[in-house]
Amino acid sequence: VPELPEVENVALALRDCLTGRRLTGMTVLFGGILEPSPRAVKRAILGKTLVAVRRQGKYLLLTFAEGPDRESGGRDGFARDAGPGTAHLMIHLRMTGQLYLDPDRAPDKHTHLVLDFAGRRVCYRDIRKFGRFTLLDSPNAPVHVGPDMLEIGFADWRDRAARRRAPIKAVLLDQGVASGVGNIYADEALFRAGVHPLAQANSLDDAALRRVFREARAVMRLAIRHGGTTYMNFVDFNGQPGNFRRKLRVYQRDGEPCSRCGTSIERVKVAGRSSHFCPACQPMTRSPRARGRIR
DNA sequence: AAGATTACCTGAAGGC
DNA sequence: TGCCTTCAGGTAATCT
Repeated sequence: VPELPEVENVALALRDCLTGRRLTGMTVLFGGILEPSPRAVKRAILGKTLVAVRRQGKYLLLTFAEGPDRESGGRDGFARDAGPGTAHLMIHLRMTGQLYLDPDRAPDKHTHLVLDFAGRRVCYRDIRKFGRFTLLDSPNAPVHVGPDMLEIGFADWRDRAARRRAPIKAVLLDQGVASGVGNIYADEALFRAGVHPLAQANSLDDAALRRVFREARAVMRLAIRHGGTTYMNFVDFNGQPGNFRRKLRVYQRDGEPCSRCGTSIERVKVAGRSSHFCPACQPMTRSPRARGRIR
């Protein structure tokens, strides 16, 4: 399941390998992923040069520009001034999307798109067809998508999150509050913060909120360094699985002993998602003794 | 009107 | 060449 760290690794590789290259070919095997239509996407980007790759939350934002290959707009990831013929493509991998370079094997029934960048071939494969490539008129994620979880500051995040009555897990998953956190890293962040997933956000004191914020960012930055988590079928830009799965402390570990205290990890449904937590390390309410220690 | 539920898809796993 | 149900969870649309 691609979340912020997995998408970040794809973005870094895309930027490294393909910026400055011209999109010379585009083969559509399943047009349902292309919005508003395969024809419109093709017309907008085919023959143009990839000049910028950005990421916001789980969204990839690609900018294409008219003309020959150029060095401009490259490594910093920001689009140069939009000229005539500039086009923006937003990619979301959703549940099972895979975007990878130079595949050895031939496209199979789940391969929906093949892009040729002046000799380099990129495939999009997506078993469940939830992913989307969407043409935009500006290099920005939709307005209802909040700031990236690694970009926002604590004060801003608290302003957006602290008044919510919903469970803190639901607030972490709400991409409008801050974007990038999915089910795996939400569970891992709450374990590391010692906060119960069902605790209402507006019931948490400042210290607990700060721990949730800090641990969410820390666990995702760590995952980026380990190439992301492959749980179902994520692959990086070179088609390789991520290494972070063995570092997961609670996700999909219900019934196993907690790595910190030995208590059996439990599983509950929160906001429609499976949520895994240690009932001892993540109490609903902090004990008076522990509260005293925090102060 | 924020929070909850369902639709979109396919494959894996488990019961019988 | 088994059939059926349930589950996985990101986002948009639809509910209450």
